[in-house]
Amino acid sequence: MVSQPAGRPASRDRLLEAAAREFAARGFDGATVDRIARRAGVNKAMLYYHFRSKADLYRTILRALFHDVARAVEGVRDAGGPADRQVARFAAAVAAQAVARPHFPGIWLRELADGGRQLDARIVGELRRVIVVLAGMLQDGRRQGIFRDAPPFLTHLTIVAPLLLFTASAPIRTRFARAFPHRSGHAPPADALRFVQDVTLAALRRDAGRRPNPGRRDSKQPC
Amino acid sequence: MVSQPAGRPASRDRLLEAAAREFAARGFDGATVDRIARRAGVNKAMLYYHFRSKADLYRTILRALFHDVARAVEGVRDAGGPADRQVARFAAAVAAQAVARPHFPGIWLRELADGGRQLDARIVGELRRVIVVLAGMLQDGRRQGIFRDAPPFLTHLTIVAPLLLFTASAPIRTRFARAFPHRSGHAPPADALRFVQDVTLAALRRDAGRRPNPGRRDSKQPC
DNA sequence: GTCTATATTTTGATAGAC
DNA sequence: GTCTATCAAAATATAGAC
Repeated sequence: MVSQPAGRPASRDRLLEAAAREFAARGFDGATVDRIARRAGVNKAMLYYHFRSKADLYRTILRALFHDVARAVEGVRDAGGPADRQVARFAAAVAAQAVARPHFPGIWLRELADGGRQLDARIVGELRRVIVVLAGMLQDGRRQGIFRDAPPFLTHLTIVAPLLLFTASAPIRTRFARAFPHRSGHAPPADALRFVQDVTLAALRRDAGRRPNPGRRDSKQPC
Repeated sequence: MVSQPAGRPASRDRLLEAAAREFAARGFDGATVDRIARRAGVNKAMLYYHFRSKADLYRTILRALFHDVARAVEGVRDAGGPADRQVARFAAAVAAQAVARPHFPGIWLRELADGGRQLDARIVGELRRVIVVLAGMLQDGRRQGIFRDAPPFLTHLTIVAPLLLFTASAPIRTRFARAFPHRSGHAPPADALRFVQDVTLAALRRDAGRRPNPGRRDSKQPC
């Protein structure tokens, strides 16, 4: 955590970078400390000098990842503006993180599949910040009379999930491009972001029609 | 693949079931043939009697998984009806698969994170069927004058991605329920499905407003 | 801070009896 | 079809010199 003399990348930073790649590509169980050390260009013993264990290294990466995401979306919120533009920029910020930190989608998808085995209170706290930011935007939209009432967590999923899966599926879409119908495999990331923004805002708009509600009890607002 | 005498679950089927659990929980690299055999209640050598390798076993599971999903959504399409109800049932069918086969979300999320390392042409063919079905529904909706033009693959992501992440995040939401704002951690699956249906149909509706398009070139229909 | 060398366990896979 | 026994490689982690 101590800052480094400029121009001299510490072995610790190289380990973090190499480990993020390895964890994203193979998962926590599948990653090996041998490969991480080799890719970082240092000896395996160095890994255990800087980090207590493989799990400690992994959690350090997770923490930094979600910390950055939380900071990015809080930056969007602080910039203010109409709620619909804030939500659009929220999606853009998440998409930008997926580009700036290519390991983000893979690591997060795997951690979800893992049932959050490596999550701790601190990491979940960062996640919470993201949901809280979006909840604030949704409330603004209601006050401004442009949004209908919508559950923050599910709305968050509607934005983040497609962006994560779009980014993560890039290698598959490239490799099997011919097998996909139409131009499915060739959509550029900017189109995906725009589509997610359009879908989200269309659904949030105050006048967005909702289906009739046949088999439902007195249900409160979900989520 | 040969049918079994009734009432006597073959060791092969028990291996497939145990392996699906193990692969979903730990990923391909993280899964061990020892644990799979132990959970199946058979010896490890039995695994190599029925399957050529760990990868062969895994691909057999992947194939069956996507085959069932493709059949389910094709069943929805064959039932016909107005396009909007077909799309709603498409989402319901995917959600039902995630419930009926609890290993589906975890395995698919991990395979995406893996860059599709274990996918082959046959498995991708099943995936293709799913997209083709949705593309047909979208075309129907245009013909019926109720849908705007929308890219099939991205629309598919808008439906499937939130459902997968909602299901996969269940253990995390339960374990850290207190850390989530509002009732985020407690939404029942039926609410999630309904929300996804509402969002999707609101976005597809012919009169769904699209944002003005400032910085875009002559762009064709994306994807 | 960085390395070599090594201890210890676990892994995927197979041979061969029944 | 099912098992025991086992191999060879790869895994996490540590000891100790520099």
